[in-house]
Amino acid sequence: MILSALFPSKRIQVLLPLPLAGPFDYLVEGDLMSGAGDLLVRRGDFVSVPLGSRVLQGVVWDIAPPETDVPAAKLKPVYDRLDLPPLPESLLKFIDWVASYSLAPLGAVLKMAVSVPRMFDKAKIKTLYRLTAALPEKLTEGRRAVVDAALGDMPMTLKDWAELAAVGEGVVRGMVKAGQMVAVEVKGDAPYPAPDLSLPAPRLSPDQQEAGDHLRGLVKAHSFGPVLLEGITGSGKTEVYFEAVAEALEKPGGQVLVLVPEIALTAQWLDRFQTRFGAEPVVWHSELTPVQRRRAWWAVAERDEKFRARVIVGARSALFLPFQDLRLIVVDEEHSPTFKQEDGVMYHGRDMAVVRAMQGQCPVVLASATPSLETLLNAQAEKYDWLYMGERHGPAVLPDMTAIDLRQHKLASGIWLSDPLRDALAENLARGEQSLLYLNRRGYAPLTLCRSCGHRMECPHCSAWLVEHKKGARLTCHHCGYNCRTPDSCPECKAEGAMVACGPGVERVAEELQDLFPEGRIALLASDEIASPAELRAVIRAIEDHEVDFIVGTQIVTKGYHFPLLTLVGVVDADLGLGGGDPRAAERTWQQLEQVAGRAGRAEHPGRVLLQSYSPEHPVLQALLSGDSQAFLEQEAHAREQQNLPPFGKLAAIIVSGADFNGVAKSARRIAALAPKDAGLTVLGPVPAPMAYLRGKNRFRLLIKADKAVRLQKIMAGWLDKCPLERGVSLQVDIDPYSFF
DNA sequence: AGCACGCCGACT
DNA sequence: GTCGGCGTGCTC
Repeated sequence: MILSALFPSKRIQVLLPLPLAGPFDYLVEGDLMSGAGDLLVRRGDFVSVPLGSRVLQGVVWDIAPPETDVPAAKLKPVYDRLDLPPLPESLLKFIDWVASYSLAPLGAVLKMAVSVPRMFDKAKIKTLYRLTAALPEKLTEGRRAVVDAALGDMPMTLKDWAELAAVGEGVVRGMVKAGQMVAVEVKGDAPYPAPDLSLPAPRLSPDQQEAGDHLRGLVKAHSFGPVLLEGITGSGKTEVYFEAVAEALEKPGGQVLVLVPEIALTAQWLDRFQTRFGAEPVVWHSELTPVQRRRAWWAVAERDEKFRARVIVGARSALFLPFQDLRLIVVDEEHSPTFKQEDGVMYHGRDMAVVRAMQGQCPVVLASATPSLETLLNAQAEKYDWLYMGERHGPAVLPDMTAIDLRQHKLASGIWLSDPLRDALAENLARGEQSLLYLNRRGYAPLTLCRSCGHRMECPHCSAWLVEHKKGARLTCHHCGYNCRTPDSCPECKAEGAMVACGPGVERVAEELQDLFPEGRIALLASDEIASPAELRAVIRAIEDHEVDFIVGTQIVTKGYHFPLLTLVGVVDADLGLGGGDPRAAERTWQQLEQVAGRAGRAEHPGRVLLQSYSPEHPVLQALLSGDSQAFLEQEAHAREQQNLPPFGKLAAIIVSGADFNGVAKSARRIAALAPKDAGLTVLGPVPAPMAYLRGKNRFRLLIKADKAVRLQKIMAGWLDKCPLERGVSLQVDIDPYSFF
C-alpha cells in the first residue's frame, strides 16, 4: 500500500475500436495524474493503451467506473493521451445507443466513429492566404474576381482561391507578390470554404415557401422534431430543405448533416448546393482517400466556429462524425433501402438519424417522393410533422401511366420489348425526345443453362445463379463477386454450344434496342458499367446535352436525376421483385416504379410511362396506374398490422452461419430451443436462410416477432449470451430486417 | 480485429 | 529433428 501512496493510480475504462462487448479497465498514473491526484483525462479523450503485445488507440469511456471483476493484477497503464479533439458527449451517447439497439458489440460501433485512416497524424503546418485590409481601388478583372470570391475573411489555399474565383493560380500568386494578399500559417488541414448565406434564395412557390418557413421555425427552436417532407418528383423538396439548411447556418458554427443513399450518385445535388450556397459541402463516404477523410473528420470536430465544417453530405456512416454543434439532419430519399445495409454493424441510417436528432435536440427532415410506410404511419399518427407538396414546380405535369398486358401482347422468345412499347420508343425517337428503359437487373442474362441436360450455372460459394456479363464474356455472382469465363460447353454433360442465356438484364435490353434502332444512341446506366463518379457525371452530362436518345438503366436511374428531354419511361418487367416471401417486396416495388416514373416529363414536355406486366391487376400496379397510392399504402399497412410486423410489432432476424452445415444447423436449433418462454417472443425457425449458402458459408435463419411493448433487445441479448455455438459458427442479429437474404 | 499459442505435415 | 501451416481463444 506504500507503493500506491507513492505512485497514485486510478482505474478507468477505455473503449477500443474492436468487436468487443464493452470497455476494458486500465490504470491512469504518472503524467496523466495531477499532483493532487486528479485525473488529467476525461471521458471522450483519445488515449493509447497496451493490449496484449500491441499498442492501440481507444477512447476513455468511464473515468469512475463501477467495480468490475477484472483482477487488479491484469490492469495495465494508459500510455498516453493523444492530441486529438475528444469525442463529444453527444457522439458517445449515440454510439452507446446504436450498440444496444442493434445488439452489436460496443467496440464495433466505436470503430465506425474512429476508423479514419491517418486520423492521428501530426497536424502539418499549412500556408493559407487572405486578402490584406487595404486593397487598391483599381484591380485587373482577374484580381477583382478573386476579391469578390472572398468568403468573409477566411484564409484559403491558392488552389481554393483560384477555383472559387475561376481564375488561374497565377493571378492569386501575383496578388501575393503585389502585397494584396498575405500568407497565414495554419496548423492542420485547410478549412473548407464556408457556405455563403448572402446569395439570393431561388424564388419559391407559395407551397414551397410555406414548407420552408415551417422548417426554418423548427431549426430556430433548436429542439427535436421529426418532419416528413413528402413531395412528388419535381416539387422542389431540395430547395425547401435548403431553407432549413440556411437557417441552421445562421447560427455561428451551426452544423448540418444531409444523409443521402449513395453519395457517388449525387453530382446534380452537389451542383444545386453549390449554386445555393456558393461552396461545395463537405462530402463523406466510403471512397474518400485517407487524406480527405482526415481533413473532413478534423473539420467536423473543429472547436473554432470560424474554421468548422458546416454542411456535411454523406452516406449513413456520417452519423458517426464528431459534430460539435449539430442543428439539423436531413435524410434525403428516406425510403431508400440502401440506408439499411451492413458495414460491420447492421443499422438503419434513417432510424438512427432520428435517434441522433432526438439526442441532439435538433429537427430531422425525412424527404421523399415515396415515403416508407414506417415514416408515413408516423406522420399519420402525428408523431412526425407532415409537409406535403403535391404540385410539380413549373409547367410540368404528372406522367400518364399505362400498363401493357404481356398476356395480350405476347413476346417472342428472346424478345423483351412488346410491340406497343416498341411503337412508343420509335415515336419518341422520331420526335427527338429521350426514352428510358428501366430494368432492375444488371448484366446480360440472369441465368445460363444447358439446353442439352438442363444444368444451371450456379455460384460455387452461394446458392445463386451466375449472371452473364457480355463484358469480358464472364459469369458473375452478384452476392460474392465470384466470376468465371462463360463456358462454351456444358460443364456437366460436356455438350458443345448448348449453353443458352435465359431472361433479360439491362445489357440484353440495350442490345435489343440497338437492333431495333441501329441509329439510336444508347447510354447504359448500371453500377457495373460506371467505374467512377466522374464517369457517371460524364454520362449524365451526355444525356443532358442530348447526345443520347435512349437510356437503359437499373436502380441507379431512380436516384433523382432530372433530364428535361426525357418523356417516355418503359418499365421492362414491372412484376420483378413482387414474388418471393419478402414482406417488404410490394412496398419496395411501388417505390422503385413510382420513382422511375417520376423521371418522365419534368420540363415542358408531358411524359408517359408504360409498364410491361403479366399481372397488371396486382395491387402495386393498380396503385401506380390509378395514382391512388393512398389506398395501396393503407392496404399494405393493414396487412402489416394483421401480421404484427413493423412498425406495428417488432421483428428481428438471427442469421447463424458457418462452413460446417451440421454445426450451423445444430447451433441454430439450440438457439431456438433456448429461447426464453413467457417473454412475449414468437420464434420462427430455424430454417435455411433464403440465401442458404453464401460466400462459402451455410446459413440458417430465425425470425423473432414480438409486440411493440416487449423490450426485444434486452431479452435477446440475455438469451443469445447463453447460447453456446459449435466451433466455427457465428451469429448475426438483424433488428428490423429489410433484406430477407 | 490481431496476435500468440498450439498441435500436425514436408523439409535440412 | 525443426519450420511453419492456420485453427482457436484472449486481450483490461
